[in-house]
Amino acid sequence: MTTGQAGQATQPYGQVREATPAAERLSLGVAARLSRYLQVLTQAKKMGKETISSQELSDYTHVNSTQIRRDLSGFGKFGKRGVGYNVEALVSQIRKILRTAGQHNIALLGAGHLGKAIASSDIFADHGFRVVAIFDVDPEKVGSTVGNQAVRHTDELRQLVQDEDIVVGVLAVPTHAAQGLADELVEAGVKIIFNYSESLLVVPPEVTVHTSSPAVDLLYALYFYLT
Amino acid sequence: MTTGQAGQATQPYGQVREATPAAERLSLGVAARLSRYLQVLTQAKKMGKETISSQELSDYTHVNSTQIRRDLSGFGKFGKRGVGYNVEALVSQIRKILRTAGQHNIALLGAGHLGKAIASSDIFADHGFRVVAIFDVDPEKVGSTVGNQAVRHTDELRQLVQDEDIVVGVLAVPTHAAQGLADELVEAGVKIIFNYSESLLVVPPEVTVHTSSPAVDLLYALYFYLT
DNA sequence: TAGATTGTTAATCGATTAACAATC
DNA sequence: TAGATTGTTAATCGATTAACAATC
Repeated sequence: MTTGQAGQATQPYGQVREATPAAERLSLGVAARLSRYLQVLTQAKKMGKETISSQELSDYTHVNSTQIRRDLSGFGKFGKRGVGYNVEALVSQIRKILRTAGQHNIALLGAGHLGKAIASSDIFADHGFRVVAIFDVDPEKVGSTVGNQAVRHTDELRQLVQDEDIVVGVLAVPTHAAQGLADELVEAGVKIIFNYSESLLVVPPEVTVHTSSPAVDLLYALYFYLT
Repeated sequence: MTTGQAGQATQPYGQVREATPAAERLSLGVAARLSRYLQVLTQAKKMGKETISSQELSDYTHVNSTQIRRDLSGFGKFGKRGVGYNVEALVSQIRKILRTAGQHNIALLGAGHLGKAIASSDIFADHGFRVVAIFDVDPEKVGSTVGNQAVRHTDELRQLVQDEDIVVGVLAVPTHAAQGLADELVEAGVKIIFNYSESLLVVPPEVTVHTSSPAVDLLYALYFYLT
């Protein structure tokens, strides 16, 4: 038995374009790998693990263990030879490196099945993202409670983005509605859009879109199974 | 206005480990990029687009246009100089290259909000994946209808996997239940597990796990916004 | 013909990894 | 001390991209 957290290295697709490559900025690859270590470390911490070796991290991420040590040693000597890395300490180190140590507020658009699933999961909460507002256009849904939030009409979007300092908008809406709501998010001042629809969104260059594509990931996995 | 389908190149994390690197096998990077082109092309086709240039594909994928042409020209001369690529023809060419031209049956575990969202979306259907069975352990959910399928008890898993030739299992269940169900999927003979929980699954080496990690993707996107 | 876009080359740059001394 | 695992070097390999002739 090995861990099957399949996955060879390098950065995810459909993420982020490097706009101003500053000297101190992490390369796309390093930032992607660090994020991924964080995911495993967060879960390992939940499971009560105190220490983890680069080899264990490699088993879960399928990033070469040498590369993991190399990535980390660029920022300090976080490990203990013969022992490994302290899980909790490494989590906060990586959060610091990624400058995402704080809380970030997100707006959720769409109170359907997917929206409810996101609101009730702690998949975002675990990484410091808080859903501070849920929106829908359906009058039947507006006013109902999802998670422990009242669903609001999208008319209130702009106000909430300002008041709550929302930087991220999550689109959990049907494909045909996605572009219109993306436009509203952009107008409201949101800088990162997480797109769960299939729509190919068009946004201004200063806004980043990440499109979730489970089927594409599956196609990719399937290729390596079939060959 | 440019398309904000943010995203620099290379292969996704947490996907597939290269077990038997055969000569004819695509490299991880190429397979990942081809999958990604397919996503954009599929959507472009839906929108009625007949032709697409490498530059347009680049706008949506943020893969360099030279690299796109290079990736494609490795398999044939699919484009027309001065015109671009025929969308429909390119879709079938890439499907052929990825050997995922056929239909593939998947089993969905979990009939909660996420399960319902997946069952009712065509995000998988668009790429040739068909949800042929939905399972849950909750007696209240077993027997109810989701999408247009009856929800079955997981006791029937092994039988269905055999009868329906199911290769992929999608875990849309709470984190604490994920490992147990992953074990059942493995025993039933499923080869690819798509994990929507946060659990770090342990599976035999011949099974591939893809863990969905939207929060990690967000952290990564946020880094480039913050810096 | 003129403009656009492919297919391909050649050069560069960065990622990857084996190996091993340092040290817990 | 003995075993384990880090931190780091040095060499390799593959990805990336600018440039441009070919050609639709």
